[in-house]
Amino acid sequence: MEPSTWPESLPSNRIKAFQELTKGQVLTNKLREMLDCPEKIESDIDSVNDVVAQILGMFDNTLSILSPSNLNGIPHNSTNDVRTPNISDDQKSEVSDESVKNMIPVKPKRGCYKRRKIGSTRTIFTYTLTDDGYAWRKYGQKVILNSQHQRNYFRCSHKFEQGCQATKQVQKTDDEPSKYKITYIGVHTCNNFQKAQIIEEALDPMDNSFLISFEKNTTVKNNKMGTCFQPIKHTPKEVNPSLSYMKHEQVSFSDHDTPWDPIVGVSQVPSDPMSIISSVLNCEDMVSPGVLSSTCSTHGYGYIAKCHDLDDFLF
DNA sequence: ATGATTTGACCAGG
DNA sequence: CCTGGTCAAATCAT
Repeated sequence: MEPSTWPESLPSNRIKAFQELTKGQVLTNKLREMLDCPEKIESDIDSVNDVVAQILGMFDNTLSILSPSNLNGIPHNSTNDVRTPNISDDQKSEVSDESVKNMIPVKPKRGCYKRRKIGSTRTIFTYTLTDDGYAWRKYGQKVILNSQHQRNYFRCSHKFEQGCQATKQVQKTDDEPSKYKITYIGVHTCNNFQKAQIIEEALDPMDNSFLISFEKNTTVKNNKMGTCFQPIKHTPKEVNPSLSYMKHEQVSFSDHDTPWDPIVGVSQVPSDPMSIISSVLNCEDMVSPGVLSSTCSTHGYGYIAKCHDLDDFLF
């Protein structure tokens, strides 16, 4: 279906759009199969909702990729728009006038970027931090007004190489210091999607340990705690909050656009993290070597350590 | 040497 | 003007 090699002349955004649509086609077929079995829908409505969410996410991604602001072949990236080649709106006008003459690259002012419009967001409350299957990289942390704890900002590690827009925010809750609020913003357009999806699909889809709501700003409580992974340490003195499996407690969506993220489908996590990871690693045709090497080398699933208080490591 | 994290600076939006 | 989100140089870890 998908060409093994793309014509070099084909813009990268068209390739990405094609990949998204291909993904959507698979998902739609999956949905159709589900709809053929009404009894299964009743017993496993979460899976159906999840597939719908992923399809909507596909549309979201495709529209983003093909948006007018992204017709130059560069994946839509409101922040990258000014970072590569690092020219702000003001500077762009200058470039069109004077800088074009001498072609001297204009060094952008620090912190110069376009704030993204909040797209699809999803909030999870958890007592432990999880590996959601994606490689995250911390890019900032801030003290938040009226909050006792700092908020930590993570972006997808493939932001620049693949233009992935996904970010997440991790913050301890004030009411319960051991509880974390994790907000996922945007959807992954990187290849790591597949790895996360594998992780998701490796989990028991019949378990309803956490429910998904597509309504605006709804929070639903899960029925029971799933078995949890302990966080995986990155280094002896710190833990990467993006890595490690957890027991989910609550999940909520804000459906500005499309609520979707592979982790949504995770209902129960096996007690052995390496089993999932190894199963993921075995799917060579599903996960690109680059993604794997990035994920593994970056975070090193080397050993597991307990982490009940993130402040011990990070904040 | 390379990649990840920290942290102060900067900017957009309310 | 204030706050939150992001950038990027400096620093740290491997």
